[in-house]
Amino acid sequence: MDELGIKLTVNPQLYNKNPESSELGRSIISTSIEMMLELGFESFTFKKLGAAIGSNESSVYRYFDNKHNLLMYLINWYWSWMEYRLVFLTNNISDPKEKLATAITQLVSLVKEDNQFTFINESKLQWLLIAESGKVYQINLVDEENQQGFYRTYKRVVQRVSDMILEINPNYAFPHMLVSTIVEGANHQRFFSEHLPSLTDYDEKKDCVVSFYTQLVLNTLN
Amino acid sequence: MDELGIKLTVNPQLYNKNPESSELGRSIISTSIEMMLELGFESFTFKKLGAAIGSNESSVYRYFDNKHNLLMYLINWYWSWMEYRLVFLTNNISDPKEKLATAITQLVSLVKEDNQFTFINESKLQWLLIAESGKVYQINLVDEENQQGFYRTYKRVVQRVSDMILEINPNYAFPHMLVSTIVEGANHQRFFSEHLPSLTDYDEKKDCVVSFYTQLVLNTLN
DNA sequence: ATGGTTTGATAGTATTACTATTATTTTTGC
DNA sequence: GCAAAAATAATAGTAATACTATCAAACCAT
Repeated sequence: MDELGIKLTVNPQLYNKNPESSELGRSIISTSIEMMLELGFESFTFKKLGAAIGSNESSVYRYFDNKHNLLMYLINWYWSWMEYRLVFLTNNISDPKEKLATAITQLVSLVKEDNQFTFINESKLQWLLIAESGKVYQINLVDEENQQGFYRTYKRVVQRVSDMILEINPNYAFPHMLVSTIVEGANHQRFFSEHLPSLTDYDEKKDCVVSFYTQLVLNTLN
Repeated sequence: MDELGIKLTVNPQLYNKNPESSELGRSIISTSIEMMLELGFESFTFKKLGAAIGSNESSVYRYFDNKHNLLMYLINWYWSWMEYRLVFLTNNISDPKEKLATAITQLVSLVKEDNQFTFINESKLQWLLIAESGKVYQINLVDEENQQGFYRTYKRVVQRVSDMILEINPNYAFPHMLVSTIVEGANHQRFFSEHLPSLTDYDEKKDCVVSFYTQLVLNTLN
């Protein structure tokens, strides 16, 4: 979104020093995405990251208190980015059904293109979300982190799509359930397809995730 | 299920010594469920568990190689138990739609009663599943553990319900996606309802999870 | 009682997730 | 171009964790 001069903001409580403000910070971000993907969150450490970017453990700590906050930063960035896209792409659609369908497509599609304009590779970041997003809320500190607003962007995205559902059917009682079900569901399907294929029917050659979840929502609302 | 003299079996590769075979083993199981729930998986350690059961870290290690395998054992036990219930409760239902509805109800309902006949509290175990199940597959060893058959019971449950869907609509292309979506979805809703309520519409007073997911499936199949 | 098995207690190791301190480099203001 | 300030690098150290290994004690079965 840099091409529009728009900066995505992430909750500043998540970092000590804004990683976007320096070359080192940006390499922390982009390299950590790759390393977390490659090693998995558990085996990823600040020491390894420091070595990988030709820097130092202690320097990474100056940006983030711990690797959990770094992951949380990345996931928050993703949802900010997604929110921006959602708003931008549905803004001028007047037909409520078309608007909703567009939003769902955005939510559950694979991000294909690399955005040339940011130092973050959104496609890789989406795969990180698919593989590790559970770790941002399946923790015993959820309630504290929720109070600090760490889930606000995700909630806002769910709220926006729920509002689109209510535009179509104002009496529908479970819009948030429906939206969170398809968002989490789509990520699970992509994970299963790679690692536990018998839990899905999804075949990479023919990406049925979008049509499956779009149909699920439309059938449910009718 | 002990009242029928049936023993649920869990993949023996998950333990070194069968915890069902001794008093110590059984207290490892029942106390670990409570402690993992209370502390969260990350803060739970074998040292704490040993102390809590009046035993010792090293004794726990004689049953399980590590806490991950212990969690995996518990989750496997849950799915074995669920599979048994599914088969038992749908066995004599001839109407395919009623059979499917019964299965879905079992899958997504809250386990209320404590089964007096086992040393495992199924209701607490379900809450453990709700809070921590992501940690059994969102790991970098998924593929190896999958090869070892650690996800087999879960997959079998999904397969059974998928088969019921195909009985109703043999041409339906995405039964596994549908089933895994509602199973994971239901767990998420219960988690969100406790910790991130704006991601759901579910209110504990009136448990709409069962009807929501039943409707979702039935609407999708028609 | 004896031998075998299970459990308990203790000690030790490598790794992780930090904190603290100091040295070095880079940036910036003038 | 230079001094002050800021950022980064290097090193050391701590507490906790996730184990492994060893040996002693208890218990059980014939």
